[in-house]
Amino acid sequence: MASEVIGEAIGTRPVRVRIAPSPTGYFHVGGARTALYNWCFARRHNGVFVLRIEDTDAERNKEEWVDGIGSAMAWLGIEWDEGPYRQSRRGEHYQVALDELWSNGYLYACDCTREMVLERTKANATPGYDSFCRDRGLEHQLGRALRFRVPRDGVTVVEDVIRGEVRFANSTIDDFVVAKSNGNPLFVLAGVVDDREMRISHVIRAEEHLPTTPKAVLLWEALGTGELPLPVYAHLPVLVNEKRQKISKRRDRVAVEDYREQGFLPEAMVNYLALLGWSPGDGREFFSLEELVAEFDLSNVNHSPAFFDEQKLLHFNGVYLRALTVGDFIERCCRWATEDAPTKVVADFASARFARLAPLVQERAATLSEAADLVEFLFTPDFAVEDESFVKAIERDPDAHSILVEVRERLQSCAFEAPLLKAEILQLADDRGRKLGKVQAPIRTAALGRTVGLPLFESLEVLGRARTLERLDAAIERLSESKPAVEDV
RNA sequence: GGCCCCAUCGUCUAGAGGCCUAGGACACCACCCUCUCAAGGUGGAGACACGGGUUCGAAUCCCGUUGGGGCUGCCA
Repeated sequence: MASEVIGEAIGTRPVRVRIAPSPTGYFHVGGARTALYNWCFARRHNGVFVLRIEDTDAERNKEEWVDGIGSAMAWLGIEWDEGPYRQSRRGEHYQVALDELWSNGYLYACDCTREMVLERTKANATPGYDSFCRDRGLEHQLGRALRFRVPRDGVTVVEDVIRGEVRFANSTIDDFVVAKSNGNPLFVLAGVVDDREMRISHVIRAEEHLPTTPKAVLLWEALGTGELPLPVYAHLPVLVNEKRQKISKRRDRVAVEDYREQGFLPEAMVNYLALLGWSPGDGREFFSLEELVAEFDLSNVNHSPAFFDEQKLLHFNGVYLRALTVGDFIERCCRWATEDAPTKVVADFASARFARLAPLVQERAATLSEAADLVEFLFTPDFAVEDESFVKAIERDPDAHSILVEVRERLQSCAFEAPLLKAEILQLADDRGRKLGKVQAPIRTAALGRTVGLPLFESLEVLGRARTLERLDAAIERLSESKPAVEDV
């Protein structure tokens, strides 16, 4: 049944979809997913994807947020075909609609303040506007809001391809405001006017909009003479946090920009987002944008809220990172460092030294910023061994001192190439009847600063003899300072 | 409170009445590989919220309960 509705609409008019974000904060992942689904749907059906900025509330909007939406979408690779339209610049369109509705008797003026309404309805069982001004016959003038005269009886039906037929008794819908007392339209009105003028065929948006949809339907019908069919609605499940509440810009860290700065790949983000609320039906999980377009279908969209799982995103990002050629990986690192990273990155990704280690880094980093962390030992001007690592791998190891002293000795003369360094240290380990892994812990910590990281010998090779010896010396000295009593006997 | 939506492993999901002793992925645990860490390999633990129907047969359909969520603004 659901697919018939889609088919019908597609058959009778061109597919035109839109996203209508309001610039009240960073573009968040929920908005990105909505944009992605709309974009896929438009592409799939040779339709048009419209971007419309819902900035009717001047007090809450900021220009930088508008730019943020555009750059986030560009980064993700989902570009709009039309727009961006700005509602703040379309005032006359709303005015025309308002006049028409007024003269046809669909509206009435209201001079109640919020406080007055609250006062009156306090005792009532049902909060919401009490239609106080509905029959007062107030003139339409500045300082008075305009409310829609919702029919007392009957049912307003929302046809939703994902949810089916959702019915709202008109008696449960209060006389909502369509224009503020300062004359500005409210989003329901503006949205309906725009959807009509822009010939939107499908409204694909988050489920939180479902309760206001009957108001839009009522307005649509009041404005139309029947020639313009309602768009097909599709309300997507909301994205929730670990407490299963709708993710919010205030509570949760969800800005697309954040993920970009952290070194996530847009293709990984897009892929992960696609799977939050949609699945192809078989087991496949990896999709390029092109494959998504070919496969995405509203009938496969889920009904229940989805948790944005950063762990899984991290996994996806690692997979995409490892799938890159080493050359591409290096290039992405460079681009991230210059364009996306929030602060100056200490790693010189363009250097030959990084190129030498890049394959090893690529295998281990789940994000580009992790890649930077992995080679920090090589590029940081102020190298220091992590305290915790120092205690664990050096202070607590009774053999650490002699290992460091001996390795210092050996590395003074041997050629500084990974295989030879390995042979040298393997020899050292054998002499002591220790496993290689066991002796490398203090060495790694002294030279690279941490107990875990990139493979040791390649790292030392790139670090170079001078700096390696310097760091070994520093560790030996630090050890004697911290535990002066424990000398080798 | 009212209206509306939702309900399969911890998480994302497959499942459109028999193919389900419920499949996959992330995370988790064990082992293997191994110079640490990753990656990779093998194995493991882990779910149909509950109660009634309908049916020869229900995770799948219906009703109710419970639970969660959204909306309830002269925000979007």
